[in-house]
Amino acid sequence: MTTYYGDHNKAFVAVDCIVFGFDNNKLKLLLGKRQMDPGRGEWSLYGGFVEPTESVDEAAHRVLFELTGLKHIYMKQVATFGAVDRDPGERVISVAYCALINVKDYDSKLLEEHSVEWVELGKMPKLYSDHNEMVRKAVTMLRRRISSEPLSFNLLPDLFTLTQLQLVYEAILGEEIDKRNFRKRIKQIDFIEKTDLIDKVTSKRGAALYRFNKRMYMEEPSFKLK
Amino acid sequence: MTTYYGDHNKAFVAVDCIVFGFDNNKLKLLLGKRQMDPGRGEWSLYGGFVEPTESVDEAAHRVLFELTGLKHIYMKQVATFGAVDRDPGERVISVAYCALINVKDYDSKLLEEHSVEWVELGKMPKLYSDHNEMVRKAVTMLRRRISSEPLSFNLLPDLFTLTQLQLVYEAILGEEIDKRNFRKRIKQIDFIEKTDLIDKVTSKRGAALYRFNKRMYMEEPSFKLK
DNA sequence: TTAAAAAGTGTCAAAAAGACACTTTGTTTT
DNA sequence: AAAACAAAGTGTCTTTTTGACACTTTTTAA
Repeated sequence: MTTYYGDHNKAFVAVDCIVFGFDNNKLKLLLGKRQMDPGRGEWSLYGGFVEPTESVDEAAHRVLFELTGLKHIYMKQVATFGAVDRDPGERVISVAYCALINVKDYDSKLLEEHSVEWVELGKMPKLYSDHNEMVRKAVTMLRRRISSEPLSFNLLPDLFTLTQLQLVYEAILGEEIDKRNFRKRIKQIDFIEKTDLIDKVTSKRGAALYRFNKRMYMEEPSFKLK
Repeated sequence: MTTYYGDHNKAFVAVDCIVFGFDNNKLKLLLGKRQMDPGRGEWSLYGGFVEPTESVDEAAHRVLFELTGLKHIYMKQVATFGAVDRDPGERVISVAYCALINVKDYDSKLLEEHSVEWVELGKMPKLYSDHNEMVRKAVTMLRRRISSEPLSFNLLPDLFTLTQLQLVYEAILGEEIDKRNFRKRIKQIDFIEKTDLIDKVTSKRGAALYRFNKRMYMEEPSFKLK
């Protein structure tokens, strides 16, 4: 047994996932009722503990996989929350992660299985412990990055219309964008490719479907919308 | 004894401080030789463990105070590092914090006392564990924020010349800035106030001293340089 | 007195952002 | 079959912002 740091105390380390989705033109997140004490029954983010065999990032991906069945999801550390009494039970330090998923990929059976549901960002209830603060920070981070990183595509299907893309931006930024100016800017971005396909679902007239060419982006990863 | 989370494992939680200073027109950081096993003698950031009575943020401030004797310092979480084997001794999860201090405030006796020294960012040695990565992330964060938050003033004395201010920006951004354009922008910012005082130390001719009016900034906290 | 060193100062051109409204196309309704 | 409807798609002009660019002033030290 190693005892390098034996004078000091250990803590539980957890991860909490702020899972964003875009549906019905609204930004939503996955929330559930907490299934364990303390705080059983309170609205809460979905989380889990970091186990000895995994890194903190891996724990976050594992927990997200448990919840969604999805791998290779965009996920980014938001911040670590470490108030002494943030957990009413024991000392738990929690690392919050923000994930962006395409709601259509999500198996709705899993919603019930984990008793979580999509809640509109604007209609969020009071959450367990400091989870509201976690969400607030995640949104701030999204807003800060959405115009300089290609995040928005994670919230959309592979093929999307420009109107959908614009609605994602409007939902995250919380403000309306001029359609012509928006499309003008998008056209300057090489790696947002127009396809020959037409979406006839969301509009009568039909709208051109676009695709994010990740390979092309990776070759020259610079993104400036605005 | 509470046992809410007894099935799970605890870890040591540490904080590591990336302390930036600006001196001799260079961005520097405080580095020392590690004084404990494992890794004794390796170059390292200054850190410490989170104790049961303090939040993680408080631990970071405490550790910074130990190191510098300074309170009320600008300090911001950078990220949490949690690879399984990042510490060769035991499982330690570390939260990295970035601090900006005015080198002149720093008591140089403390340098020896903690056997740390100011090292130019560009001349950083290989550091213990993942500390190089911590520094890299901190610099990225600084670069991202320096043009939209009033960070630069933390690295300068209360009274500073516009040339000093420009040099801070150049050091952080790693690029030269046109003097006339820079000064044109600064003049549009209300809360960077010109004083009647003249600095005769750094130039023969003398340069006007400016001051960051924090109160004025707080009333309307918006900052856009560029 | 002369040289040196840093402070201070303004204009013009190019690029980016922002305001703004009508036409097209296909579907649904009457 | 015609009319109403719903969403897609499209350009121009103005304002603002950015970026390039060089000389004069002031004081000290040689």
